[in-house]
Amino acid sequence: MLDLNKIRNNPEEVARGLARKGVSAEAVNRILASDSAWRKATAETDRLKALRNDLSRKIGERKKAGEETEAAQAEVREIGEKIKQLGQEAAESEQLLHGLMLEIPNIPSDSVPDGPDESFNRVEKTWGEPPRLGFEPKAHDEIGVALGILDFERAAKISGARFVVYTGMGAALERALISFMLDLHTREHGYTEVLPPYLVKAHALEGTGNLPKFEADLFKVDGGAFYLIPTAEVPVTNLHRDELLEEDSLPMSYCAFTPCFRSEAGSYGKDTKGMIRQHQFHKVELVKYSKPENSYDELEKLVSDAESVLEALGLHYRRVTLCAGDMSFSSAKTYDLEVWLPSQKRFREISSCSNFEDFQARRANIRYRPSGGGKPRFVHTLNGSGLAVGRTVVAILENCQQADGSVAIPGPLRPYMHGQSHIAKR
RNA sequence: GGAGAGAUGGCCGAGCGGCCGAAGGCGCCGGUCUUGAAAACCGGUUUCCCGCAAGGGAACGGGGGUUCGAAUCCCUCUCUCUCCGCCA
Repeated sequence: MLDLNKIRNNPEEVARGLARKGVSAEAVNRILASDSAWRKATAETDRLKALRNDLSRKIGERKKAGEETEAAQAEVREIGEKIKQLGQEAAESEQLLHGLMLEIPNIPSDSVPDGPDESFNRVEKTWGEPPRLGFEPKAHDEIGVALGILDFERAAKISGARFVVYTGMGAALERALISFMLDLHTREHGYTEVLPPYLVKAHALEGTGNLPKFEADLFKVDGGAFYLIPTAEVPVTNLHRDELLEEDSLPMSYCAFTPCFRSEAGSYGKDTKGMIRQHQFHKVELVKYSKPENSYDELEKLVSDAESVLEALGLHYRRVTLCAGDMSFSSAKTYDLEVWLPSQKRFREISSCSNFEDFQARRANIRYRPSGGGKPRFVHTLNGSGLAVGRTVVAILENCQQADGSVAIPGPLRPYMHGQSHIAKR
């Protein structure tokens, strides 16, 4: 949620920022209109309430003195009716205003390049090189099926499209990656591991910005009482919802492994083959709560924490800054990490690291008290994948494939796989 | 699934129709004292809205009702806890 005062005081500036995300200035005008309607109705009800308070107090005094109060009571009753009417108007415009505010995306940071789509994203760095395989690389699904570690047909039999069954060393590789990533982030990068619920209430999703606008992307459970999380960002960012934190406790850094569930509505025909786009996948997520003045430094640290996973695994990747039009609803700045896939001969997203500034903190009401005392301020929230586990398996299968059809296991993972160096057909 | 209890300020907790934005404690901030700190003592310490200000209004989980007047009474929703049953 944006700061309403900022919209009131600098509507043109806000409109300019929103335009970069492709939102028309009309949205700002609608907010200003419902805001002034609300303020007008509120001011008038306040005036009437002051009057009622005053009269009621006098009635009480006169009753105590044994005086007649019928006429005065009738008068106040009438004022009460007016308050009820006007109060309803005020509540309606406030609800309208709130609804509009929830549908306005965050404003891109100044450091974000302009542009409507991914072709305007800016490549910041490239690490490593494509593997020199010396043969025509196979796609991960072909490799996995041939090795007997991925089974798409049986997954479809059970659950339909966009699911996979991992078997044997495939399942072990996924599990090894999860442990490796969690250990790296908790031991080397200072994150605290949390294991949150995978089912959340609507208000948690509203806090992160997934609701009300993107309900179609989610799986609803129990008639809508719960939603399956699309990412650990949701439960972990809401961990401190409605809390007033101490400044000394910031920054707070959490990492969480969870399954993620996405309906992928509207992605028909995209990445239908293989494991790139699934209804269910695993992710190790990094989440930070930061003081506003440090949040961009924290973003740099967070993205390099994510990069260190790719580097440890020896996977060729690049970092891009998403342009304004390609960023998500809630984000002020996003770096994507893209890993090289030899079979596609291109980079594919494997991590997305964002600073939401105070956008989510306003929605989830997460504040901190400055240590010298003073007014509470909203924290800044950040998160990033560290990494998407399924796509990491994809990258390893493709980048580490051998001429004989086996796959070399990256060194750091071997301790997590009983010292085994290869996955071969057995 | 059944039965009951509860939701008050940063935290704990009192209040149970007008004198309550709310006792008391803790925490925090400032001061006195001290070489410094602690302790003790004194003072301060919710948020939002309208207003240049003075000032006014709102908020005791959400919504509705009763009443001249609701933190306090009634209804309802949400959430939490306890006990019983079932269960990993």
